[in-house]
Amino acid sequence: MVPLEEQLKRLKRRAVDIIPESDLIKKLERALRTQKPLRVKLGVDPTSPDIHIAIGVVLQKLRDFQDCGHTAVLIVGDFTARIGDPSGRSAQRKMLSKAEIEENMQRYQEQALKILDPHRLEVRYNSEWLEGMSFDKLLELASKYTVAAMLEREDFAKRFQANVPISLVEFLYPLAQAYDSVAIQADVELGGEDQRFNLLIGRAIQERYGQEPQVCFIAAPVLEGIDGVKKMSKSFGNYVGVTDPPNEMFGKLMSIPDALIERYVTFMTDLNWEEIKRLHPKEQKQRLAHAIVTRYYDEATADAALAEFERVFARKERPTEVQKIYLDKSVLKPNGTVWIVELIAPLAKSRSEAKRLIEQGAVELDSVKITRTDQDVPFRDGLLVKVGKHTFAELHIQ
RNA sequence: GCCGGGGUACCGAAGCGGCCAAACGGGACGGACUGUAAAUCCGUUGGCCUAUGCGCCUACGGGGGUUCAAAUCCCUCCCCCGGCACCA
Repeated sequence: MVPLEEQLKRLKRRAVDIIPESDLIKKLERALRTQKPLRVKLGVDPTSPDIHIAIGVVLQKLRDFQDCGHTAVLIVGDFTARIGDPSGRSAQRKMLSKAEIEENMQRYQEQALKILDPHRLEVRYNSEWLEGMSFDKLLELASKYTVAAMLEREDFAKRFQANVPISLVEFLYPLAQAYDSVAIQADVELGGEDQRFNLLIGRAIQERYGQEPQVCFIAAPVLEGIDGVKKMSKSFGNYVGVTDPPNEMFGKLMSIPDALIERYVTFMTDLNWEEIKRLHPKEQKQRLAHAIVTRYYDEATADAALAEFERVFARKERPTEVQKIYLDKSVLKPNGTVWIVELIAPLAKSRSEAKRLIEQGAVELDSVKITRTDQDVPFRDGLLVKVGKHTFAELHIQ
């Protein structure tokens, strides 16, 4: 195990809040003394198997704990995911079957292992202890917390005041999460800023079950998505996935609003903001994008992504690799032409959409802008189509 | 359970018998400008049809009805909100 000073330095780096820090130090000291690693819990949601780079920040912190010699305990909230949430607040949590959860977690783990160390890792499903919980046990759990305390959560308080429904399940949900901490005897629980309330409940509940309360470790703020407005989330479509292909990852990061650069640089990279901030914003983003691609792939890949970006968007050249689209041979006319709309339709949501895109000047065929829909164009194998700024495709007939 | 208000497109919200694929705002998308930034400006925003046509189909919570014609009127069911009642 790593010496205390070093552990602290590493763990506190970029941490948003540690509640309370003195407990963390105490626990770390004891771990060193007894050579018993701390159990560091992180709850994961099996409804979304895709990890984005904001969650990556939290996983990174979990990795720090592992590197200090502690045990990471991933709690898969499979039980809660199967129940669903009737009041369906922000993103309606849809109910999942056992098989779906299993599959999602398979994918999740693959991605998480891009960050975590498989050796100091324990994965547990909370159905293990929640599924068989009897009603009297549930009542016991419920008796350990009060409505008043629940209403301290801002979101609940607001909704309560505004008469927006709050399902009882929403009260039970944090209790279930808290009970997870009891079940696995967590020493530390990690989470983003949005989890602060839940982590604190875990701490309180453990104490009421006669356990030493966990340290609540806020590892990341709520990071905005690439739109710079809403929090990063798959359901808002404003995320960068840790498995996004390098070029896409790079491109997405280049399109973030300037106001976001500092936060991303600070929380997602080891770059020195004081240095970076002197550069031109475009340069700043390039550094950021390069650093993040390097983290999830490697430096050579990041170099290539940078070069490709310059090539396609700065110099407006054709990308080195383009998706291939195969058209049915029935669209090809005897004279070797294809109606333009047939050509674009596979790249649009609908044929009407394809037509609109053409009329709006979003379409280029072999770098020639097309704006009329009532025309047939000569087809050649490998014809290059560009739709909007981002989408390229090479067309073939099948 | 009773009384009242409400359920319209991705979201918010108009419309309250025909001119409604549905005003307006937001979002999203496309274009111009740029640094694939922001701001701004312009345009698009159900689907289908070789396709700009007073074309066809689907759509205003579900179902049924009145009418030449319904998002708009009537019946019924479901859901949400508020008030009252109930309170083991």
